[in-house]
Amino acid sequence: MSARATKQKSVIREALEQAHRPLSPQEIYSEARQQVPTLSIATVYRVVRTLLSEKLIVPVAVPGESDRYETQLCAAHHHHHFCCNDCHRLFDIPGCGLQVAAQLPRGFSLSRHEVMLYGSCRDCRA
Amino acid sequence: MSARATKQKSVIREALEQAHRPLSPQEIYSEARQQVPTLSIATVYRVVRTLLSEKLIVPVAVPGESDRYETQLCAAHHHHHFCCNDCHRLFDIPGCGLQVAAQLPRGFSLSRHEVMLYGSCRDCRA
DNA sequence: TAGCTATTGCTAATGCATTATCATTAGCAT
DNA sequence: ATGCTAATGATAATGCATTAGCAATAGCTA
Repeated sequence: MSARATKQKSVIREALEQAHRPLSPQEIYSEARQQVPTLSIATVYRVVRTLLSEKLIVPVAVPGESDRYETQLCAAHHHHHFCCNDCHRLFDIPGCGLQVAAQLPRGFSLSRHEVMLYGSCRDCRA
Repeated sequence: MSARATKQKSVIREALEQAHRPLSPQEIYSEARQQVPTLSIATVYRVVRTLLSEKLIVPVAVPGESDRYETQLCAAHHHHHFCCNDCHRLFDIPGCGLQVAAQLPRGFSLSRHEVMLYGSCRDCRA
């Protein structure tokens, strides 16, 4: 009944906390496996599901790709993301340059918004 | 070699042109089948692929859902989209309220951006 | 109108991310 | 240290959108 503390869980959480950007299951897998080489991708999905239900992480949806995940701490501040066209990594962009309210059609109500910037990250532009 | 004019193609094109919003393959299917009841979903995918390669339509990616398609004419004017939380239909939002340039990290270059608004459309709010 | 073949409808096959299964491993309470 | 059982690793199974294969249909040219 009680949850057990395992190396796998802690390594996955650390990967998410230290990335400072949203990670895909595969990215978490690659990162965490450096600490626990026997780690299975299934465990990544399991732990991610648990962390989601505990609201410790938040999903970041990307069109055409797997969801990414970032810590609740990160998500607490409204911000948006940059997706590199080459390496497909996501990066946090602080703040929000969106003038909302704008041209919403009559009768529509707004609950939230997402902004995705696309381009080349520093590493890929080099 | 030469392309043939068929009822299926014209009905699919009409659906896309008259929708005034991006349609998913399923939406195209439902709409076009009202004119050609024997229409197959496979034909929808085939015609969409052709229209894409002819640059007559443009894909609109939505996180976690099938791509939508809108006419090149629509896409010619920079705009964004509203996705209804309930019926999941996409709507065009004219213009762009984004102050770009903002806080792009040093060394990153921007090629484009997407804004997705979420909420309830007029029909679903009623 | 006849014939060639592009196109269609039907449906099985693919691709791929995520999930379930199950035998084995390893926390942790006693 | 022991025993119970949560958690893991490996991999098969799922779900689902999209694509391929193929026989039948129907544009279009002559």
